[in-house]
Amino acid sequence: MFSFKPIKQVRVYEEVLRQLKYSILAGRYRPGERLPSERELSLQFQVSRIVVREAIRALELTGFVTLRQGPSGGAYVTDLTLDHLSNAFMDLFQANKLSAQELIKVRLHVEPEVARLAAINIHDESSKRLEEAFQAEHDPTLSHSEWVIKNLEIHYILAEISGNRLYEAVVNPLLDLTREIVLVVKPSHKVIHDHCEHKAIIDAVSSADPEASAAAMVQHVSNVGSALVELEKSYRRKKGLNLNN
Amino acid sequence: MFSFKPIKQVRVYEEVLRQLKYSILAGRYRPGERLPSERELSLQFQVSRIVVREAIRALELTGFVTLRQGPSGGAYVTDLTLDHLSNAFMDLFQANKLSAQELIKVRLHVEPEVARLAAINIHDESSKRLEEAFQAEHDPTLSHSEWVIKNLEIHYILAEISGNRLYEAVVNPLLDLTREIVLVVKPSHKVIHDHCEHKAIIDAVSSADPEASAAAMVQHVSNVGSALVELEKSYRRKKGLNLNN
DNA sequence: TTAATATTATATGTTAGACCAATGTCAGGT
DNA sequence: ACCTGACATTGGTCTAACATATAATATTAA
Repeated sequence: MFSFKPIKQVRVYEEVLRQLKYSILAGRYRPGERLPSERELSLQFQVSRIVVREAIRALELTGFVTLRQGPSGGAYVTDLTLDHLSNAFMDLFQANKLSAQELIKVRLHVEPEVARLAAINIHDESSKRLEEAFQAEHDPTLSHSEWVIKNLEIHYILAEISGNRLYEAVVNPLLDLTREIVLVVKPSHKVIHDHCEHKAIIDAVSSADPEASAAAMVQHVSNVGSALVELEKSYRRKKGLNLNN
Repeated sequence: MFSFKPIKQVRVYEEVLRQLKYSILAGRYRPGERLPSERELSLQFQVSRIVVREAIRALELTGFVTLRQGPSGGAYVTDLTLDHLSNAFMDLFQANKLSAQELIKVRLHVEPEVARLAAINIHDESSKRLEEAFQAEHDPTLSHSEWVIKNLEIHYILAEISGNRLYEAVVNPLLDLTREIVLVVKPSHKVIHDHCEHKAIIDAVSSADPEASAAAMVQHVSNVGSALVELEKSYRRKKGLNLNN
């Protein structure tokens, strides 16, 4: 069975990108260090600065480096995370390719498992972090947006405690998306949830009870969920976007 | 409580990017259509072509457009998906920030739910697609890499049938990552799994039995998983990467 | 001497204009 | 009717300069 392979037109910047990315992954440049300057690299690669810039820009967009200007500026290697990934989910949501309904269905299945894992891995320090985050929710001087962010904090922490970095990478964008939806619509506080539910989750996790943790999370997310689905309608109306067809 | 907001230095290309992205999301340019040429845009925005290029490059990297050369070339708007998202997960894996162990744990929790949903949503056409994909696995003329791809096909289809696009967006990268790991190490066929397990899943889903579907998937993924974890060791050895510190 | 201030050097950010490479179109020759 | 090749248009790359941000250094004034 013969078949011709498609001839892949490789752009120069892609080859530069490949080599730079490999250098970083191979540990030649470690987090905190910086790549050579654009001019330096264009000399080494024997290509124009434009091409180097496009490659570095791509590294920035994929979260490999952050850029700073000035002397001792340049492309600093970051500790790779999946933070920038949330934007992609948000794009999908804005394009109406993702509904709050779907978001909640996934959270409702994944987050109880995360809570379960957190209850298994819990130790004093994590427990303290949860407690502090919970206290911070009650600060009366918080603006609405600060309040929303503080209220999600516990979920982020639980994902971290779960000990599975992939769960963390998956859950964080879901939480980010939730936050964005809530922030745009600005409902009054009580619409979302009351603090008892968070308290129930924290207590269950801190007492290392996986099943109770999962159950408390199910309870919480389903309550939040029905509110969120309502919020989505306002959101869609506000944006006036409907690109589903 | 007053606090100063950090001053955000906005690069020109970011503003161009913002406007272009908004135009696409607002439906001014629809999938299949193309943006004005770089030269045209640089006139409209009153910025240099380089800046426009960087913005368009960013759109390409985030999956909003694909680029073609020549007359009637340009930046064509695509139907937004999260395909390009897999690269991000692969980067994390290569940076040793993600283990096969963690991958399998997540798949083991998520995919049974996907199978359950698929069993609920199943209809004749989907059932036929699954059956065809299953038959295609047995083509004896397949190369190893083709075989691997065909063997994952069923999982992709199930995610699609689940009817939750977010599950699809989350599961696809996990499957892509699985494929990459398998392809790099090139184990002999039987190491991965035998076809009976796929058959069991398809039968359960096609007979619209959610619980049986989930159970069959648990069985399957846990078997695949133990093999995959072994493969990872070879992978790490081969790449000689260990950037965990 | 010391602390504020100005200068300088070096990095990215942006511009302009040119040429290269790919490719659809179309006129002209067979 | 069908090649063939010139042409136009698009992204891809190059060069060389200037703009802007900023850390480090030098200068100046108290």
